[in-house]
Amino acid sequence: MAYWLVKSEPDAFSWDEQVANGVEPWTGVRNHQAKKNLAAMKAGDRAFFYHSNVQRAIVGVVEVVREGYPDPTAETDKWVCVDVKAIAPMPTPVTLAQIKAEPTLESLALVRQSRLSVCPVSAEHWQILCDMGGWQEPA
DNA sequence: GCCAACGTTGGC
DNA sequence: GCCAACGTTGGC
Repeated sequence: MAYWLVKSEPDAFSWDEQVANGVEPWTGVRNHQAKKNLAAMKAGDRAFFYHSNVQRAIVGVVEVVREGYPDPTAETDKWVCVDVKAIAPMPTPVTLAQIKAEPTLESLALVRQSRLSVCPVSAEHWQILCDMGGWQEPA
């Protein structure tokens, strides 16, 4: 299983909406590197749900339930989206400031490439971030 | 609101 | 194919 981090501006699409909707298509990615990451996702992969801009924190965890398919919101079929399902919120949101203050996370793609909206997270980093957020696997 | 990073476009 | 101009994203 692979781990990822997906960003959304809460003004456009927030964690609350993700929770309310349950399963939601992750559309609108128009960046080739982000698209590559989306296309590499497998059903069952986990991803952090990150709020950019106003909050700048990891606020929840989602699971990939449908692997890459053509983005219906795109004019052409060359862009990709996946469906993700809300699992549970982070007990304590992990802020960007905390992430940047943690030396073991300085190689995180989120930190190195702030503009990339879909980035991979290594298993080690996933564990560190879960610990920071007090994440408990739901029963 | 400003600015840095980075992607895209278009002239040559 | 190079590079300057411009647009967009996202942190501060």
